[in-house]
Amino acid sequence: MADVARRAGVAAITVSRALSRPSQLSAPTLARIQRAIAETGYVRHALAGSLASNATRCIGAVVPVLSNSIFADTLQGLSQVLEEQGYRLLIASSQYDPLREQRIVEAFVGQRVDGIALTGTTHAGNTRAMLTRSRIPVVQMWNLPTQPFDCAVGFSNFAAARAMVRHLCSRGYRRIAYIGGLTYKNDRTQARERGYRAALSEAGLPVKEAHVRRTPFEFENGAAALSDLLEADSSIDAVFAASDVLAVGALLHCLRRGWRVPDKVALAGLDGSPIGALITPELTSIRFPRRQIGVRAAELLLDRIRGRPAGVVEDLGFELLTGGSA
Amino acid sequence: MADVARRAGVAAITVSRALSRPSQLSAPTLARIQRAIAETGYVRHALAGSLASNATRCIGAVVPVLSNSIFADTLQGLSQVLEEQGYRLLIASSQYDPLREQRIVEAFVGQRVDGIALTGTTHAGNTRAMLTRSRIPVVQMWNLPTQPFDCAVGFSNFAAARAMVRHLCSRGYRRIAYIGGLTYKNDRTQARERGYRAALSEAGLPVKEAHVRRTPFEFENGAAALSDLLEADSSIDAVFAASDVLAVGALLHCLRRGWRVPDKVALAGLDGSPIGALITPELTSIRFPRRQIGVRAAELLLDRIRGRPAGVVEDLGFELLTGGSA
DNA sequence: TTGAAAGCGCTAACAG
DNA sequence: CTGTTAGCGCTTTCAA
Repeated sequence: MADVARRAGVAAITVSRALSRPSQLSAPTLARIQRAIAETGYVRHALAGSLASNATRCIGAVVPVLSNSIFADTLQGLSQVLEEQGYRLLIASSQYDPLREQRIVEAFVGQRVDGIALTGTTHAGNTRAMLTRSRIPVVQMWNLPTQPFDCAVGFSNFAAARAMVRHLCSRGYRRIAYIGGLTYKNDRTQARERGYRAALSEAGLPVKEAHVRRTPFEFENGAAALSDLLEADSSIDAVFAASDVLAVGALLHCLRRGWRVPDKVALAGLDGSPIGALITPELTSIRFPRRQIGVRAAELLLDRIRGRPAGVVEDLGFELLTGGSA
Repeated sequence: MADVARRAGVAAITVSRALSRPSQLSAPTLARIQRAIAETGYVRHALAGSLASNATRCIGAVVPVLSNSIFADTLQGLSQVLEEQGYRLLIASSQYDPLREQRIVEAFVGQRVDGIALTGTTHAGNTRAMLTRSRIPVVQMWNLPTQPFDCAVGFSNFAAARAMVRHLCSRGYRRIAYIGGLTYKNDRTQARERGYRAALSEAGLPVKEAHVRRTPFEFENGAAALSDLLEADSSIDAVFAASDVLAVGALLHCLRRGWRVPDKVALAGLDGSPIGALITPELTSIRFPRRQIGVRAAELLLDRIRGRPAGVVEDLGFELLTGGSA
């Protein structure tokens, strides 16, 4: 920066201003500085700037995985709003491991990001304390916490799963099995499983543990779980998969076996993935505003950074997609 | 840090050492400092540390998009190796836009990351100059550059596409159409399209421009493009899609219409996506070591950071997956 | 094994 | 509109 300043015949602080508030400078000064920057290929040292100004203009986001594209839309929404406001998004994945998440959060705090977006509401023991102490604004996404760290935006995974199982009941299905994710520290899949159980109970149907399968979110696991379920109990007339990845895997398995869906077994998912709409029969599923969750999360964080109080919890709702699969 | 030092009755520099090289300290001193850290909830200011030490232990990675899971495995490989070596991965997406990529690279340079991983070999005009001047090690992934910035790891997208089209020819298909991505500044899809054209020419078959479709990588676009192609020319007997996303979309379209694959039309993709193996008929595709690209990219960067010279270009190859779709 | 002094490259605050 | 001064919080270097 000193080098650029010398070339342009100004003080370093003027170069700093040319970069951060160019409108404050006279046109000729600005032009001289910009030429000097171009000539030298100078790139501002963002770390030193952040240290001096005590603001990084970075937001950190943690998602469980990158391989499941359902989080990509949320990140895209986050990214776009933040970018428009001059913020950068740092993305990291926790692999569904709260301790990894905590280490990521610690790194974000160490980097002094201006805000943090987390997925879900279950976190390791020290994460909350660390975040509270850091006074960094936090938004929790994708599920509605009863005790938010700060603010939150998402939808009720419980209500969504319950609505889907109620829908299956209303269609006359009575022996409804369940394929979900591993519940270990995953509040979204936990809530969905609770929704399944609640809907069955409300309909006066028994919840059989043999009708419940838990497996990581991969297409092939959905196929295997369905195969398992039907082998164990061929009277099952419908399967609710708590994620479209599992539901699509199950549906493809049926097609491969030549089983007619929903005649052999009805299938329903939850996520509203694009591929569900292309399969024949179309997958009955639940759509929620994946991208909008990111957009609102960004806006809530920016509000907090600009001084609004904490405590907002936004429910963006969901919508049933009726396909031919159920 | 001064606060922690005071509590532990040591100088700040000793706290710094407790964090970076604990083995250098006596056990009691270290214990006192660690207690003080726990009591205060101190989190080291990484920015200030990086400014002083002139090393961030961060690596930046740019992928085109997060929504296509094919890049997730590469990022996973990168992340794992880097994490083991005490480095953090910063992820950003360019949306297939070289100018966005350049802004991201500039931000990475500004953050003084210790290394940068880029996807592909086509970049905006100033990107190369900026990277060269910054002297930051760079690895290009997923395609093999003729003039690498620094080092590279991937496979020949040209050879892979050519191998697939040759395979289709060897199966007796003669009117082979093509569905690929938008070639605008995407070297992978460009190379794949060139591979398609080369294989046809080598087989003595004409390349008809009406048999070439380009569209963004979304399932539904694969479906629409196939529909278009067959409507325009029902004599097409095979379609090579340069990406499994497009191929799966096309295949699902056929199934929806009740068209038998490969009787009505043979289909082949490229990427080796897991879902291709679950669809009936299984998708003929090409697999390459997506995760290993990330692993090697990380290793090459670490080598460079530790002083090895530039210039390595690694070809990790690919493998044909023969499915029932062709 | 521990500490004192200096400074990384930038920006806030104040001044002119 | 532009400049001077004084740090931001840490680590390097040198010393004890």
